Amino acid sequence: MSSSESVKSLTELVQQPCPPIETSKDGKSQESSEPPASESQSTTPLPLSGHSALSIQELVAMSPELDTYGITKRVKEVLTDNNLGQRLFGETILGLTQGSVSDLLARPKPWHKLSLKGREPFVRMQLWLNDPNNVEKLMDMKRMEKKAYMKRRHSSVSDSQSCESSSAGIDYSQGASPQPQHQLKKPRVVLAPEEKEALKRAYQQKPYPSPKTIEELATQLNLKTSTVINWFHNYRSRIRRELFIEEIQAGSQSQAGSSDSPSARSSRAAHSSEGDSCDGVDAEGPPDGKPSGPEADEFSNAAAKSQGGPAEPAFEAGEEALRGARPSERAEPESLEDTDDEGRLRAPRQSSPPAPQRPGDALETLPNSATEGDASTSAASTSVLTGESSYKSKESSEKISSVPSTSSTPASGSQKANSLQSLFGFSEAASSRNTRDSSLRKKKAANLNNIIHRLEKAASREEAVEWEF
DNA sequence: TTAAAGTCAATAGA
DNA sequence: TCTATTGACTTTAA
Repeated sequence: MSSSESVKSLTELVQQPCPPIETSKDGKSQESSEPPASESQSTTPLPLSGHSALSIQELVAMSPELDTYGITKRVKEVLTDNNLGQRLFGETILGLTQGSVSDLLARPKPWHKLSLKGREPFVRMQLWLNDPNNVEKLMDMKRMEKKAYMKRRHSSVSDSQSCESSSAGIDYSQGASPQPQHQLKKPRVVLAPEEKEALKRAYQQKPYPSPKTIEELATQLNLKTSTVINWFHNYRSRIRRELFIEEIQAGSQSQAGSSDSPSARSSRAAHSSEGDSCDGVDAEGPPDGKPSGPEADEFSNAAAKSQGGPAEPAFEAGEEALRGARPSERAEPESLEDTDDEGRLRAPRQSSPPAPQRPGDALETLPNSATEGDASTSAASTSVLTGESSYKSKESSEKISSVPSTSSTPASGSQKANSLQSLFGFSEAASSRNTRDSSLRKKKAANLNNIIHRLEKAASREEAVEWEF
């Protein structure tokens, strides 16, 4: 029975994480393994890596659709409940760094949007969750780490006792920064808020700026072009992720209280707007999409609307975006009309605090006719932004169309998938079935609700539109 | 070749 | 000390 085999391998997998833990225990000297640990971590990330690396990939390939959102939710709960840190969990179980774990837990992508590689951590998490002992093990490990740390501290203290006075600083630096060996490291670029604003504005006008635009932005903001390019890449992908979350949350929440509470809204950053993450957002890029695709248009529309008036002077994307950025440095001296004394452009017309985020906001993008697709730099004809950026439109939903249900998969895999499903599913076959059924049902319900929700939204949007005009 | 996906790792903030 | 954010980089996929 292939299934039993897989059960085995799965079981092994589930247990894998511990051996290493135990091993290190045996090997004792966490200290010795620690310093390296941090280093080796990257090289020998996962406990599973060794021989089972392959099998995890196989598992991933064969695994049925997992509820990434649910998994991360559970993981978060478990970690919190047991006071386990992301770092330990990530490095030990997932083979990822803390930041990645945080990201993953906070913004899981839907299964069907994940590549094989991207699915791996989720499979690991699922496996980890499957065996409650794993939590214990991790806790053990945590204790040991602590112990080791204390030991180390003690020993280092006693060691350096003599030379303490003078070397204190040195010790510290050594201990704290693991081999700064090569100071070659580039300092991390930190974009100033104004720069980010400018970039966001540019993004809103053109999510896929032409090289020329990038160049311009870079010059004007006094950044490297690579930084600008990176920024766009990152921003696009992060926005996309925010959308996924909304999608998920909308789905799951609409199913519960659904309808009336628009609040289903992702509490999350997305809107929070904390600003940042996604201001202009929503530009889900059409996967296939050609640059400057719909999003751009949508943005413009939304933006135009938000301005209250369609027609606003058209600026060159870069330029418009730039107003306000780099006050001192490069800011176009010419048109500072909008800027305040400091040269800052501040969201002009509103003079009010930044982005008073209006949730219900009807800014939804009207799927409009395409604007001139002009692509080229100048494109940006749309007015826009001048700073405001809270079009949290949800058109996301529109693009999302895809949606899970499909995800499931190609034929051949399905059989295996089924058997695996139960494996991933948890202890009891029966329960797993139920779970699965119900989760399927849930999903469908969620989908429906989602659709309803969108329709409602669309409806309200129209109203808004009418009102606006 | 390019964009997306996935990560790392520095750093900010609680 | 831990988590969240984010610029940079690598890998993958189209």
